[in-house]
Amino acid sequence: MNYDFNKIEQKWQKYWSENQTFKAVNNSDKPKYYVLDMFPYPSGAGLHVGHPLGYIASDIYARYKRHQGFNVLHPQGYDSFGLPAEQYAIQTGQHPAVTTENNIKTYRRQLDQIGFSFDWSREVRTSDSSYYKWTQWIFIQLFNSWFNIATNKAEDISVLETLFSVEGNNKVNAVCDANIELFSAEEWKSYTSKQQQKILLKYRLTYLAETEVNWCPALGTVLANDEIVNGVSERGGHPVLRKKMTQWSMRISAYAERLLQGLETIDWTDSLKESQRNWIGKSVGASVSFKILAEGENFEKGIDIFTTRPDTIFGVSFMTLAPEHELVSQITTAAQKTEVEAYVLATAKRSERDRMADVKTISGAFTGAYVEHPFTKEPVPVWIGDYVLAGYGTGAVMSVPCGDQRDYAFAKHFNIPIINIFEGADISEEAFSDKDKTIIANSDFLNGMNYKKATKRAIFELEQIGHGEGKTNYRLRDAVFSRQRYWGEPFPVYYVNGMPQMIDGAYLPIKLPEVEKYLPTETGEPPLGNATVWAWDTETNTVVANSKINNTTIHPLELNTMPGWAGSSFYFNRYMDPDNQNEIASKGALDYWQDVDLYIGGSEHATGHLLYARFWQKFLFDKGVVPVDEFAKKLINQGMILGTSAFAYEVSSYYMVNGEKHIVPLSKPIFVSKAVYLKSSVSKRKDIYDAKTFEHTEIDFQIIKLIESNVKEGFLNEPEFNLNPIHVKVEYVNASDELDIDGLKQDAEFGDDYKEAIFLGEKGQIIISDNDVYKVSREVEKMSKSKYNVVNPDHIVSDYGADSLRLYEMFLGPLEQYKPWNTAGITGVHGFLKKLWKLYVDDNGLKVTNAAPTQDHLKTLHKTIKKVQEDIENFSFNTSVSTFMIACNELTSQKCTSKDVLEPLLVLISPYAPHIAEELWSKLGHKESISTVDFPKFDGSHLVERSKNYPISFNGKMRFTMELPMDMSKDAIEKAVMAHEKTQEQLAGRTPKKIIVVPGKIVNIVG
RNA sequence: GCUGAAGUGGUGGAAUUGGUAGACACGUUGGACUUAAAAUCCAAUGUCCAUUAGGACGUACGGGUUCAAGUCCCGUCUUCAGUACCA
Repeated sequence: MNYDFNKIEQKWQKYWSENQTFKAVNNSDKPKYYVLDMFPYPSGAGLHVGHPLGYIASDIYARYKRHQGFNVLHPQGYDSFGLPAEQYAIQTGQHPAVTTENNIKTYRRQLDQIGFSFDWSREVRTSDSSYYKWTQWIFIQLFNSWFNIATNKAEDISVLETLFSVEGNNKVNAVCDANIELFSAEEWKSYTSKQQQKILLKYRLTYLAETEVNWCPALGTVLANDEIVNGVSERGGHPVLRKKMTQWSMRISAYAERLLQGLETIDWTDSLKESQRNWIGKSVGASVSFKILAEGENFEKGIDIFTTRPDTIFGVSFMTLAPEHELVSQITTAAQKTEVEAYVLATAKRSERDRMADVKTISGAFTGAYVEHPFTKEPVPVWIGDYVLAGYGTGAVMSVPCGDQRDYAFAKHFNIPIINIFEGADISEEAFSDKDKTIIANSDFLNGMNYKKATKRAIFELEQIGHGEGKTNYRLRDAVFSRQRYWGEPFPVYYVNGMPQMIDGAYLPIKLPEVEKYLPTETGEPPLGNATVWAWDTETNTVVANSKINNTTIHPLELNTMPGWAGSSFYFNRYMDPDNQNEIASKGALDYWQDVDLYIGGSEHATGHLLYARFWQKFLFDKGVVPVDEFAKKLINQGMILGTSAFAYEVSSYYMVNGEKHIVPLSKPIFVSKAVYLKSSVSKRKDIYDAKTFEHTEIDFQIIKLIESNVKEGFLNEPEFNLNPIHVKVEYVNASDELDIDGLKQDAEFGDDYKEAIFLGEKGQIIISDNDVYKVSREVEKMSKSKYNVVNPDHIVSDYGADSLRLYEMFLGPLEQYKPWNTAGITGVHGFLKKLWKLYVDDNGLKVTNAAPTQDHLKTLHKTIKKVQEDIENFSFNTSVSTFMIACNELTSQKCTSKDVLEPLLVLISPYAPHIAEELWSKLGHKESISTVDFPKFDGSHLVERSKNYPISFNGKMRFTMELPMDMSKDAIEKAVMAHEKTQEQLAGRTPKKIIVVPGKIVNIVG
């Protein structure tokens, strides 16, 4: 009986599905365990071998926990709203829902054949209206909430309204828009409804605001900061501009401190936590107000700045504003007007990208205005400079050139005096910014103090004179929540007199309307502007035709849709009770499952999904919807699986005339093998122009000859050549890097021109039939279609089976690490499975017996139990695969047939290779699935050794080993070792200075 | 620049608290079986020297601590990832 993996795997996948083996129940006496994968966006390309890595790891863990007696929730779904389906719709007219459905089918088929233990009865799709009903519901809750700093949580907006009507907004301590006017209770009551709504909007956790956004004209949409990489869109690499638009925003900044503090309570990787800390960007310091000294004009307010170094306030020799700062035009003097305006214009013209790229150039302009130093009362000149960013802090800084390198460089460049306020610091070459070594001097009441003391004192003094206060600043900006896209969640929002109104939750979901075109409208409105049935009837509470809009009972609906991260910010809660019509999930389900115990996914979501999801979770916690304020206790980032690209070297021929290159067209393409390339002078030169400086090698002349006999048209000059590496499909390359030339030539994608191509093999011969081999060179790169290094798991599963794929993905290396895929290596784990099969089954059928296990058998088994259990708990899956191999090799050579050993071994292996485990388990006579059988208990008594093979070292170098009893005393060991003839040989008559004996470990003889 | 991770054979990678470096696998070489191939099995495989016995050198580089260092300490270099005029 052979190991027929295809048959076995299909059989068990069918069994699991029919018997709902992995269906989780919402109430159980067992303890709960929630294992979650980041759900995939179902792209048209399907899965490649890199995608399942994390799913395999989480599946092993979920299966392990079932063996441990846990009630395991291990769901899967699809993040199915998104740009690619919409782009495809724009190009083909195909409805994104149709494309998405097809892609999901492919994903499901591919996932199913790998044998995951997902509970598919709980599948969610973010693009289903039954799901996005709850995305819309959460949006409404955010709209109806404000953040009370006093209680440090979100509260209902009605609380705020009551406060306003009782005491105005003077005492309210809320996170809100800047520049809010103060009003009294009487004033509040006198406002019109519209005025009140406008004010409340400044407090709500989701709000409409005119914001400067990242507008991508090519995609016709706004992008979030984390959707922009190096100044261009992450998707497609299109340019991005700054543009002002009215957009929905999420007041995530309200949660900055809690998002930061929460990191302390969760077991996520340090690098990921560090990314989030950087993103939140907390800095502690002070805000200082400088009085404007203007001739004639009277400025009520001063210029506010934020600084982390209030201790250096006596070192201020100028102030710098961002060119975009609102006061620039007001304070600039007539004399400086031309210069300042020119500078402001020049900066505005430069894109964000230019400004970022060009950090070295110092530029700026003097406004002619002065502010007054709060303590010395000296005038301080006000400059503008593009090194100050409008978007951070207040867009203004107090410049302390002696303590900040940028201020220093600016001061040097414009000849502004530099005051030294540090004791013993040399500032002749650069600023002194070492906080810890700071002793303040030349600074009135701060003299002699260190950084900490001086900071505290400076803030105290500023507060005394009403010129500032201690302040904490965060880099985290509010998140823009509107997208000008079709394929996303519609807002449950309509507009009355331009003011947004929420649709009552009872009428959700508001379904995405049909449109003719998925592009923005001609007037520049988002795609939903194309919908003809997209108005809200407040009497029937239904969506009706736009033509009925009367602005009394029927109003226009919001045309934007929500961003990609909306649907993924709470899905982990929805899995707990996915079919609930009345709530995100029932209280019972939420109380039972609580949170995710283990979350596995890519690190690319560090500052996107993982931050927003934490934000929504905290908000839902504040509203009493969910029982915990962090959604995932532990998170692991799986590393990426890279492709091993293969290259063939194509000959490109040319000749030089007067330093100019002329291409020589060839009648047939010529490729040379890796060895030929290495023997050629081409591999040693840097560019084509130094060809002459290298002697032609023997192989070079051979290639030139070949070129000459394959030239399309005659030419006179001597041909020179280059060897260009060309990607070839990895499926035509075997484990020894040999290229299947016939296969490649017949490949449709390779092109007709290449059917006649000449291949020069390793020995430098033209390859005819099998007289020589052609080797490619290899390089590790990201998997991508264009590099022909993508490996489809379908092929692996059909050639080697799902169990081999699962084992091999784990065997490649540590889960978190980036590592290259090389299909050739899979024969190792596949061979192991065959060998394992043979341990149980031979030509006559099952060979397992009831024979009592020997001491050796038990030792192997228990050593394996111990190691595998430790490995799974440490997520070190690669080493447990090795452990299985060792166990299998040992038991094979021990000729073990004992059921008492082979049965528990199957349970150990079943999380990794569930199909073969189920098959052998049933062959052993079991009627039930192996998936919930108890994990074998480790018994250390089988591992107790009676003797130890001691390594005997001389001066730290191991020379020989000696078998000695474990219970031998130190002295006895020393005696035994000294008596050994090899010891005397090593010592050659010398007397050892010292003998180190570590019982059970090592003996080291010094001297 | 800052933050985080990492650097071990031809390759992927092992190596609990410092205690026999290179487990396991790929690849390579040789052999068995076969008409042949595949599959399977056996042996060798860090580098160098040596016929053997054996020896020298080896975990990015330079130092140090220790009886003993891939592991601990100091310094340097390189790679990858994130982030960046953040005041």
